Amino acid sequence: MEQRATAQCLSLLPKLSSLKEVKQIHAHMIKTALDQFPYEVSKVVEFTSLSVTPQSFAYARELFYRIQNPNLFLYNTMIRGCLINKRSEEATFLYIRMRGENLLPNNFTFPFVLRAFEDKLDLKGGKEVHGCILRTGLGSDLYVLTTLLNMYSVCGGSMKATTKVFEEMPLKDVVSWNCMVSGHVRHGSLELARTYFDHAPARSLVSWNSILSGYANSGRIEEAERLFMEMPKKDTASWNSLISGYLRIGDLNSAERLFDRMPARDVVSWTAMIDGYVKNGHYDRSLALFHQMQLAEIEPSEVTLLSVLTSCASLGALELGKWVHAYIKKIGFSIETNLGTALIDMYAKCGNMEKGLEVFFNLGTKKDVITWTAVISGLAINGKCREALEFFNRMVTEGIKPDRVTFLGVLCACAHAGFVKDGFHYFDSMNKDYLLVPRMEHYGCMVDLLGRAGLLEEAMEFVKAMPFEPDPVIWGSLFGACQMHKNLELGEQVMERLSKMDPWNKGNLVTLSNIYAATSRWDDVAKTRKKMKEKGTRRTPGCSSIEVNFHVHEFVSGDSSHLRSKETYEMLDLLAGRMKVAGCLPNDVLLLED
DNA sequence: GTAGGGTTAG
Repeated sequence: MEQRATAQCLSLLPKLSSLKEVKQIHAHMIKTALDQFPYEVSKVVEFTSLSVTPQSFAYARELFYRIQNPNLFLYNTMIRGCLINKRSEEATFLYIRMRGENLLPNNFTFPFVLRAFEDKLDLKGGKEVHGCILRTGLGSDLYVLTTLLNMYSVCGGSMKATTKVFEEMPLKDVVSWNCMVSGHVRHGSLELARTYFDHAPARSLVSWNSILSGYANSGRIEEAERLFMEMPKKDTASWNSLISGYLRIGDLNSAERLFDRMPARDVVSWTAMIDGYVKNGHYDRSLALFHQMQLAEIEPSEVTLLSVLTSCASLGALELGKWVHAYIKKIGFSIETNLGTALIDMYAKCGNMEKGLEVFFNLGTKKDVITWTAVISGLAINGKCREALEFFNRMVTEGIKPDRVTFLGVLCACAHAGFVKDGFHYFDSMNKDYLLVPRMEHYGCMVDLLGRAGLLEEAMEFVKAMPFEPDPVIWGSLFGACQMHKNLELGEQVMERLSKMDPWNKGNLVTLSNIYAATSRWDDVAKTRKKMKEKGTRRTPGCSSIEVNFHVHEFVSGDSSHLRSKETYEMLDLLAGRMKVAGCLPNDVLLLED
């Protein structure tokens, strides 16, 4: 009687699916000792682990780990629950545990565990599952094989294994064909993807979207447009793909037009636009759109917040950045590696390194190379170069391998602090200890390092000995050093190169004129100015911004457009006067130039 | 379909 009543209650659960109700029924089961019955327990686990709220998942886990010898069904539901709740680490752990307990996985287990290994980009794990599939004789299950295809196409370095599985499939459906299309798109072989797309006996919306995003993301916007027009059906993802295609090539107008015209916008559409503004340097517009998004009551995702934080970092919008930090806590996103790193970077670029370090230490073990690099670069740009190098050493001690960007931070720290010897030590260490071949940008740091230290001859020799043809940035570094150390002779040589390589750069003639001014060559200053006029070179006006009450105010030099510009200039005069009294003189070189 | 760290000068 009791048993039947409980079973009836349980059958209602998917419709109710409230954690409170599940708990009530479970309490009842405990009272009647029914939770000894694996079937009932498994139901509870199933319903709660299917639920996507973190609370009910936590409840399901608690139940699951109390069960002594979970059966196959329990493992399956729990693995699926882990996957839905984005705990692929735990899903694979459970799979390994169930294999250890000699439970044979079935066709229900494989797709989920394959997706878990796919999430972790764990090809080795995925291969083990493949072997197990063959041993269990499920090597012809269409659903299992399709997930296997996807795992290989995501985790594999090439499409070799994927193609092999595909070709050996006794039966192929739309999804398997699409795996081949999206796999080749992922590996950047658009032509192959197109071949599979064209040869597929049937195409789903997903296939259309895969190939569309392939064209959009590789800048082949005309082909993407054509596909978009040809599509028999479109969903929000199709619109989003084309929008991000426009954003990628910097065509903001077309992206905006599409964004305004699309029938339904979701979080991804908003996020793509916001991030598109960020990537194209329109930070102010990205924040304005974020504001609009909130007025439209669209909940931002973690990805949205990552973009917004990047925007805050670039603008130095500390207050808004702090607001985002508080907002993350409020809506209950846990601060893991990505958000943590973005927060650290934001605090560092806004000049509040203490806060950045606080976030860093709160991350515990959830730190990766990118997180460490954000801290190292952050310390370097905040003038804490010793600390930056100390963090680098700690990172290595903790077994995290630095990558090429980490070394940019390290070399930047050395350059800013004048640590010439350390700079060369780390530069050599790249190849010797980490098999990283220094790129142009690393050489750029070294030229900057030598140049700032006043070792201009050495810097020039270093440039000549480089394995690449120096780019304008390299010469620009050297040129800046010539200005800093008032070296006219080398400066003129560098200018000659720069005028050939980068004739339209507005800054170079300005720097040249500064060098002349610094060495009292007034005739040449005048000549350079004349040349600037002839070429139509105008200095890009210096621009700064300040954030008050979440509004970013931008100022251009000589600007009087702001409502409170008069007060601002009065305050500036006052501050300049005080600085003079305090013995701070403005940089004479810059004064002469304007 | 959107995604965190980056070399010069200004």
